[in-house]
This record gives sequence, C-alpha cells and structure tokens, in this order.
Amino acid sequence: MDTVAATPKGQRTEAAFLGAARQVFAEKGYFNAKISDIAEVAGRSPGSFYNYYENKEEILEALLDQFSTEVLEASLKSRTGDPLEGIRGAVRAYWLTYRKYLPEMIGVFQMSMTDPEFAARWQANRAAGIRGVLAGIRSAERTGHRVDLDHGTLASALVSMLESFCWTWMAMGGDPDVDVPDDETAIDTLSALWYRTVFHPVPGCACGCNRT
Amino acid sequence: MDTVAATPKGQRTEAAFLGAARQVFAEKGYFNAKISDIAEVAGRSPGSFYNYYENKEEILEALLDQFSTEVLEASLKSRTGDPLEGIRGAVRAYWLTYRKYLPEMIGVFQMSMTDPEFAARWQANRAAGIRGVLAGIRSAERTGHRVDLDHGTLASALVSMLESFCWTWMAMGGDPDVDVPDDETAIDTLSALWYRTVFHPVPGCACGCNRT
Amino acid sequence: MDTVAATPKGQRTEAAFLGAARQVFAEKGYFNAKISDIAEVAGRSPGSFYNYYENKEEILEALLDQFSTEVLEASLKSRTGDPLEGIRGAVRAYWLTYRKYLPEMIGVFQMSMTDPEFAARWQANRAAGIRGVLAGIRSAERTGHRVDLDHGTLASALVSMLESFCWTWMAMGGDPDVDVPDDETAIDTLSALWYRTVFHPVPGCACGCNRT
Amino acid sequence: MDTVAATPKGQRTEAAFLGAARQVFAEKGYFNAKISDIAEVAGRSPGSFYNYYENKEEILEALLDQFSTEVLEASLKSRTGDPLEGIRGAVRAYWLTYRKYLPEMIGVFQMSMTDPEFAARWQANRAAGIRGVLAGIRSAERTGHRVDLDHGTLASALVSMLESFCWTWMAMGGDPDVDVPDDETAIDTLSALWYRTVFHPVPGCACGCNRT
DNA sequence: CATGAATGAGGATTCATTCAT
DNA sequence: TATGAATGAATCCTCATTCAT
Repeated sequence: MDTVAATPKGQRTEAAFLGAARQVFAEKGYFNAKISDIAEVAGRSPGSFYNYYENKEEILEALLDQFSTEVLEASLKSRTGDPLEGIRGAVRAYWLTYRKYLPEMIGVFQMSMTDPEFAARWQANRAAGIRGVLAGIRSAERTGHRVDLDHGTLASALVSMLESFCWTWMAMGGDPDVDVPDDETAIDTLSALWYRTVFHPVPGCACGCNRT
Repeated sequence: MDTVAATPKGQRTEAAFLGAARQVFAEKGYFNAKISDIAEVAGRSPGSFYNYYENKEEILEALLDQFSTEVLEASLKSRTGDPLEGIRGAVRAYWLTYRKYLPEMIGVFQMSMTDPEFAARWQANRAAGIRGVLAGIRSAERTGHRVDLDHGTLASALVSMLESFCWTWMAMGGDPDVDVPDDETAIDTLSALWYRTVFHPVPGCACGCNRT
Repeated sequence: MDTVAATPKGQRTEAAFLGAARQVFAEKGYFNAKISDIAEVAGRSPGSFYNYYENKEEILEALLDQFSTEVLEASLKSRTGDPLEGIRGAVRAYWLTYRKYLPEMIGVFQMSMTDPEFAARWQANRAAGIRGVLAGIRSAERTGHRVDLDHGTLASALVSMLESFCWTWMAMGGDPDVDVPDDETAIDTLSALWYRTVFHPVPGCACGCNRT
Repeated sequence: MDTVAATPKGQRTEAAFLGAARQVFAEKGYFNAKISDIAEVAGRSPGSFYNYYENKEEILEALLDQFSTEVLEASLKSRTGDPLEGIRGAVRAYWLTYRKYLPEMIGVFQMSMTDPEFAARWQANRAAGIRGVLAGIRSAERTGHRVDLDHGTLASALVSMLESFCWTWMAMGGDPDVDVPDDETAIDTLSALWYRTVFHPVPGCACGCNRT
C-alpha cells in the first residue's frame, strides 16, 4: 500500500520481500519463518530486509494492508435472489478468498495466539464474516423465514466452520481419512450446512417450509 | 498414565509439574509457556523439570497420555435412539471434553503448526471425531435417511465447526459482537447445524422427512 | 543493594560482574564497554550476565545505588569552624570520593550524553555538589562576609571546576604539559580557588577582610 | 581549510555537509549522530557523504581544521594593561569562542572518550588554554605579584572550570536549581574566580595587595 | 531428588560503508 | 558527482538445557 522505496530497484526489492514472505509463511508457517529465510527466498541479504520493515510483524501488516477485513465481509454477503445460490456464492467467495490470502491468514491466525493486537485483527476478520452471515439471516427473516436459533451463536459457529475447514484443508494438509474435496464438493457441503440450518422447515408445516 | 517417579516425593513433584503445565498452557498458550514459567507455578526449580521430562514437548505428551483420541471419538458417538438427542449428547460431550482438556487441546493445536509429529496427533484427534460423526451418519442411513452430501467432507466440516467454535470461545475469548453463549445455547446451535444438515428433508417429500 | 542471587555462588558471580564492570568502565570507558568484555573480566559467560542485569545500563544503575548523590553533597559541606579548613575538607572529600567512585562517575557522565534519564542523574550529582557549596556560602555570609557574586553561578562554576579537574586527571590522564599534581597540591589549588573567591577582601578595607 | 571538491556543485555539497554536521552535533551530540542524519539535514544522500569524507571522524576533523587550537590560546591571552580587564577579556573570548564552536567542542570532547587521537586533540585544546593562563600568570608575576600556588595545577583547574562550565550551560542545559546566567554574569563569575585567585593579597600585607 | 546458576547456540537488529546505476 | 539500495560485521539478548553442589 504505502511504499518505502523510491526507486524502481527498491520497489522490486520490496516486492521481492513481500512475495518471499508470503511463500515462506505459506510453506513453513509464520512462527517458523526467520527473517533470514525470507531474505534468502527474496535473494537479498537479511540486512536489506530492515530497509523496508522493522521486523516480521511489520511485513505481515504490510501484507494485510492489501487485504482488508472488508474482503471477508463482502465475501459472505449474498447478492442474489435465490437464498441457496446466495449462500453458495458467499461460501465460494470465502473459500477462494481464503486460498488467495492463505499466507496472510496463516500469519494473522498464528500471531493471534501470541500478540493481543493480532488477536484483535483476527477477531476483526471473524467479525466481518459474522456480519455477513447475520445480514443473510436478517434477509431470510425479511422474506418470512423464522430462524429459531440464537443468531449470534449461529453466525459464530458458521464462521468457525468456514475458517477451520479452510485452515484444515489449505494450511494443514487436510484430514487423513477423508478424500481431498474438490472446490465444488467443499462449497456444496459448507453451503448445505449453512442453508439447511437457516432455511429449516418447522415440524408443524406440511409444505416443508418455515414461514410464519 | 505411567509415572517415571519412584519415590512419593518424586510423584508429588511430577504431579505438580503436570498441573502447572496445564495451568500455564491454558493461561498463556503453549507457545508462550517457558519451562521456567511452569517450574515457577509448580513451585520447583527449572532444573528439576528435567528429572521428569526432556523438554516442553514431552510434558505435553505426558498430558496427552491421559487423554486418548478415543475420548473424542467416543464423545461424538450417539448412544440413544432419538437422533437429535443422540447428536445433542455427542455435541455436549465434545464441548465438555474440550473444556476439560483445554490445555491439552491448546498444546496439540499450537504444536501442530510447528512440529509434524504433533500435526499428526492433531489430525488423529480430528480423525477420531470424524469417525464418530461418520458413525452417526451411517446409523442415520441405516434407519432410512439418505445423506446426500459427501460424507467425509461433511464430517470434516462438522468437526471443523466444533473444534473452531470451542477454540474461539474457550481459548480466544470469543467473538467481539456476539453475546457469550451459555453451554445450552452453544450445544443447541451446534447440534442444530449438525442435525438439520444430516436429517434434511428432500424437497419432494411433503412430510418434511427425507426417507428413501 | 538489592541482590538477585539467592545462593553464595550467585552472590559471588554478581559481585564478580559488579567488580568487572567497574574495572572495564574505568579502563575503557562506559561507551566502549561491551557486555562480553565485562563477562570476560568476570570470568563468566556473556549469557550469565543477563541472569543479573537486563543490560549495561542496569549494571551501571546497580553500581550507582551504592553511591547516592548524598555522598557528593556531604563531601562538599564544611564541618569545621575555620573557613579555609572547611573548604579544604570539602575539596578533599570530593576529590577522594571521585577517585573512589571513578567508574561510576565515568558511567554517569558518558551516559548523560546519550540518555535523558542519566542526564538527570548527572545533574542531580551536580545539584548535590551545588547545594554543598551554597551552604558554605550562606554560612560565610552568616559570619559577616558578603559574597558579591551570583551565588548560583558561582556554585555552578566551582562544581564545574571540581568535576572537570577530577575528570581530566583521573579519567583522561591529565594535561600534557602540567606535572601530575599530588593529592595535596590538587586539594590546595582547588581549595584556594574556592576560598579566595568567596572570602575575598573588598578593596576599601585596609585589613584585607571583607566584613560588612 | 582546504576543500576536496573540484566543481562549484561539489563545493556546495561539501559546505552543506559541514553545516549539517555542525547542526546535528549540536542538537544530538556527536555520538548520537548518524551519517544518515547528517546527510538528511544536508539534503543529500548518505552515499554522497563518502565522496567527501571517509567517515564521521573525518568530517569532525574537517570542522576542526577551521578552528585551530590557536584560537583557544589566543582567547585566553590578556591584551590589556589592567589585569582584571585582561582576564575578563580572556574569559569573554573563551566563552564566546566555545559558543561559536559548540559543535566542534562537543565532537572533540565526545570523541576524546573513545579515540586516543581525539583525546590528544582535546588535550591540545586544553594545553592551548593552559598556555594562555600561564602567560597571564607570568605577566602578573612580572608586575610583582607572587602567585603562591602551583602554576600548572592552577592553570589546569581554571581551564577545567571554563571548559566544564561552558559544557554544562551550552551543551547540557545547565544546572537545574541555578538560574540561567546571562553572558555578563557568567563572565563576571568566572573572571572573579580567576582574578581573585591569582591576584590574591598575602595575609601579612595590610594594604591588601600581594606584592613581593 | 532438588536447586538455581552457567552455558551457548540461535536469531534479531543496527548502521557504517560499498556499489551499481 | 549523486543516488539510495545492498551488504555484512558486530553486538545484543533469549532461553532451553546442563551441571556442580
């Protein structure tokens, strides 16, 4: 976002560091990443790193600046009339966003365990997702569906599911006895969990709907 | 499980270390825990620690020995005739187990990001949960419900949800704009997500069921 | 003053570090002193240093704790009836105190150029000396001598003289074309400067006194 | 003194560095001054610095070339018949010279603590002052005053006083409980110390003089 | 067994100086 | 001559682990 480098050369180096940091974070995690690892991947000296960033946290913040929490919120906002399609779009967006920003996600998440400031950032990420889910729930209720669960808790659970499922399959190599889901299967399954819970028919209604 | 200490005094010390480690892991996380922190809480010297454990990993392993993956697997196996009640029982068991073993969960999870061996253990924990969920799905199908989603992916998503929801609320202080859910609300919500997804009526059936 | 070490062994080490720091500060100055230099003179590993002090500043502060600014103030307070003897006693005390605490003086003075907190400490040292001189001036006026110079400025100048003369001869090896003064010569000269200025006869008085 | 730069542009740059160095030395001291600070104030690049000077020491030496030790010596030589006026003139010259060359004084003095070569320069500065004082003492004796103190020690003490008083008030912000002296008060006080000590009446002489 | 001091490997960071453009 | 990015030597500091008592 804001660049320290004045010259093209410096900009190339800065970009090299950003790219290297993403690669190293994705490959060995944020915790394991040493400045010298990043510098090596960037093809520069460790000292050069400090011309651009004060420390490892700062380069993570620089990466995060390119990705606001808005992104996650937007990703979870349905934009279509059909509720299932809306949810599927939201899940797909979240899934793809997570993949695109995997190094950043790994970084914030790991730092959230150590540093209160990053814990707040991680919570902000979740909060953005939660706002998106809540918006969906409210719009469902506006069309007559009553959602008979605590909205906040439900949203928190859904965001937990999305977040952890992405983490498991993208950062941790997945679950051992489960076939790697392709994108569509993943999106189908997560969407179904969301949709079926929110748009759930009340027992008394013969048509299977949930209208009030 | 099995103790190294020969004398009663040694056994007391070992127990003190185990208890201290749990407390410190829960309070500041596994990463932030220094051997000297644990020793201090245990009221022993840092040097004494090494009479019982080679390093921090080993005391985590000792803690984990008291808690086999069976526990998680068992917790997620329904034991009752009524499916919803079965699921609620499973979720309650998971929720309470996670709380009971919070230090261990924090430890394995954080170590899973750094150490392949613990990554495997973490996966084993998840795998146990997944087996439990899959058992439930199979039993649902045995009673005539068709679950029209990829079973493995579904189980993985459900375990992700449970795991991350527990992590968020027990280890990370929860989501900022969501009221702290009491145990019943948490269990209700997680159970509903699970139940409604698995026992979902197919569109064509007026009775709202999903029988084949 | 307050010791970190619990055991005799630790106390010996702590003392070794304090002694080593004094030696190194005196020999190569505070700025040039590396932690590893101090550790080497103390016969310990550099890492051991940090069991006792956070950094170089802290060991300087530990040294300073044994020496309060009171010392300098006391040193400059005359305690005898005869004014010249009082001044000579004060100068002698300052001169000997400075020598005794040479490493500390070097440390505070050098640090005063870099760190505001130590600049304040250095000023406090001077202020203590100034209070002592001012007390002497007041007592001279009580016995009827009028001191027709700005008291504060005079005290500041006298303390400057004492401080810098000590610095020059004890820390910097003296002035090249001046014979090394023995203690008595130094004390005589500094005392004369002080005494003759304060107890200076006014021109009009034939007896050479300065009484009002 | 002699310039390295060949072109007018180069001469302007060199002047900019010299001016910037003076400013930075005066503001944050020589030790704290980084090459990059100087370059920034000069509005040039750090790399450019090395076209003119090998390192920080060298620019200090360049500054000192404009100011020979002669200056201090001259400043302390009385040029008038009246002894008190001579001394006042000398003190005033020293005081003003110190202010004028404050950055240089700070530089030499700080470097004198680290580098033997600059310690020698600092001593040379003092020696020049001492020669000036000694010349005054000799001329006093030529007019019949006996100075009954060790001349070298006395001169060393007077130069110490001048040096340290200037340092205290110009470089260190003064003494906390003393009112800032204006130039005349400072000069009066320092001169009085000098004059009263050198032209001190011997006890036995009723006229208050000190003639032999 | 317990103690707590001692060790040293590992990594972060600074900044004077060099160098390609 | 000017630029500013790149370098790497030097030092600080942490903390898991060892060891003498």
